[in-house]
Amino acid sequence: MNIGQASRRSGLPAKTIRYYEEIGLVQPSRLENGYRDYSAGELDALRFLARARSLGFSIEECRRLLSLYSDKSRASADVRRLAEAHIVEVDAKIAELQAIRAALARLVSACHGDHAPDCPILDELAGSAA
Amino acid sequence: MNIGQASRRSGLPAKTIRYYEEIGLVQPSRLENGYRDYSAGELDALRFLARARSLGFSIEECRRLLSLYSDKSRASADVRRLAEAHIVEVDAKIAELQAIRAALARLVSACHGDHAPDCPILDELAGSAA
DNA sequence: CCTTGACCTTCCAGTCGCTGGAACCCATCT
DNA sequence: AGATGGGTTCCAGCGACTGGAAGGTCAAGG
Repeated sequence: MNIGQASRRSGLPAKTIRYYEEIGLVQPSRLENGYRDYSAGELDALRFLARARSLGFSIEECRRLLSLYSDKSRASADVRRLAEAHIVEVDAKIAELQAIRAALARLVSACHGDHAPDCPILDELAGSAA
Repeated sequence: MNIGQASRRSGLPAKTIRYYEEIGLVQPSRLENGYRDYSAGELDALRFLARARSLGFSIEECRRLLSLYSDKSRASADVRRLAEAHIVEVDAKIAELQAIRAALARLVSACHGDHAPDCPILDELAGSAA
C-alpha cells in the first residue's frame, strides 16, 4: 500500500509517516518506481504510533513501546512501568496547568475590564506578588 | 546594570534575556565597552516577562501585554480579553491531559504487570478500541 | 500523443522558545 | 603576568513535525 493509503488508514499525515521512516520507526520497502510500500504489519505499527502519540508518549517512548510490542519475550511489567511513568508526567503537567489557571482566574476576577486604563492584571504581572 | 545582575534580579537566564533583545522585546542601551546596560524600567519589563511566561502566555501574547503595559491609554478590557482567551486555552489543555490520563490509567489497571509476555496495554495500543 | 491532475519523490527551511558551545574580549585580583 | 569570572558574537540543535519547491509517475480524457 502506498503512503497515501497508509496515511488515510492510520490517520497520520503523509509527512509524518515519512518523518517516522527517517528516524527509523517504520521503514517500508520500496516499489520499482521508488514509492514506499507499506505492509499490513507496518500499517499496524503506524496505527500503534498514532495512538501512543495521541496519549502523549514521546517519540523515544514510542520507540520503546514499539520494540516491546514486537518482542515476544517481553514482560508486561516493562510496559506497565513505562505507562505508569508517563502518568506521573501527565499528572505533573495537569497540576502545573491548574496552578496557572487559578492564577489567571484570580487576575481576571480582580480586573474591572472597562475602558479605564488602570488594570490590576498588568499591575500584578509587573511587580507585586506573583 | 549588566546582564548578569538583570538575570539574577529577574530570574531569567542571561541567554534568554539576550534572546528577548534579539526578538525586540527588551532592548537595552550599551556601555562603551559593548556591555548591555539595563535600566530599572527594563528590569521591570524582564520581570513582567518572567511572570507572564510562567503563566503560559506565548511570546507574542507577552509582546501584546508589554505594549498594553506601556500604553497609558489602554483599556483594561483589552488586557482582560487576552487573559480570558488564555484561560480558555489552558482549560482545553487541562481537559486534554485529563482525558489522556484517564485512558492511561485504564490501560494500566487492565495490565497484570507480571513476567508473562501478554500485555493488554500493547494490545489496546495496537488495535482494538482507543 | 498530449495534457491535466492527483499522486509520489527528495531536499531545504521554518516553527517555538530557548539552550549549549566555541571563540573571543574585558575587568579584577593576586 | 596569569587566573578567574564576567561579558560579547555567532552558529547549531532540541522535539516533532510542517510547508514548500522542484521534479518523477500514473491513469484518464480529448
